[in-house]
Amino acid sequence: MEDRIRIGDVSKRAGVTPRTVRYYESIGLIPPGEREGQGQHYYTEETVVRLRKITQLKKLGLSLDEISEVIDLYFTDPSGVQAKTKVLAILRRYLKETDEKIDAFQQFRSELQAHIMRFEQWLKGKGHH
Amino acid sequence: MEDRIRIGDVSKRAGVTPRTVRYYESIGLIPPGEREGQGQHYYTEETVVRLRKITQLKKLGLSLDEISEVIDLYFTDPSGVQAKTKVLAILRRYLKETDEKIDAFQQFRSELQAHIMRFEQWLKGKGHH
DNA sequence: CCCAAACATAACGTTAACGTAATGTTTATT
DNA sequence: AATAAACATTACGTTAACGTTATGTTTGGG
Repeated sequence: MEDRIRIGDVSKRAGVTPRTVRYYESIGLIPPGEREGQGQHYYTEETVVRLRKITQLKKLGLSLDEISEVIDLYFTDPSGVQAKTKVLAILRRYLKETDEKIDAFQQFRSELQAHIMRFEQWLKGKGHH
Repeated sequence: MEDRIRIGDVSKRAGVTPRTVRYYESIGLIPPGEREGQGQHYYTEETVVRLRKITQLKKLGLSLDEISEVIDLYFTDPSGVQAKTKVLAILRRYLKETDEKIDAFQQFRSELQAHIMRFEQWLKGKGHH
């Protein structure tokens, strides 16, 4: 494990573009890649995992802002009672929102189902003469 | 029921801005409000319902493009076997995507739960001396 | 040491979904 | 008829999350 992954590989392995990596780094969503003076940036295995986690959360519809609120949970523990209590509040809020979203989606799902069945019924009627 | 609702009321009752109504009308997401020559636009009861439905679908993360693919289902039936079969395909695709999203959200939910419990546990340990 | 491939930086471009003036016209009320 | 409130139209502005040149620098293999 060389653990000195360059941006080309890190982005390829995470399924994003180099531009995305730089962008995330610029907004502090991923830790800055180390470098020697003026040279290139070197990332680690953890960066890859972190990037994958980010894309996964994005698929849930979380914005990068929202992601930056929780992403650290997956990699580091906030220290101190203070921080943990604060994070806990955020988590509970997300849990609530997530539950609501799941409900909404299930509602939507059953509407879809109803429409689909209606159409199938209609087409079946047309089918056999 | 006057059924000649002006943009101010229609937007207020649907919980959106007049700008949004005009925008949706401009992209054909809602039917154009009738008008006498050069006058104002008059909308109907159905416009209100339609707008509410749109905002509801938006909360599910559907884009306006995606919404325009399915919105008509709620108000008119596509006529002809041809059209119905096509719409049915779209619906099935959405059903699949919706199921995947629900799964992803439930996954996310359980991750949240796990984190929350871990934090609560930690804080409880700190609690009683 | 040389050179192509990969990288760095800066800056302008892009899409979605409206927001926000600015200005002129309708409509309803007095 | 006057006037204020609501409406219409045009056009420029905004945010998020990058894409896309353009140009110059680093790096690794021969």
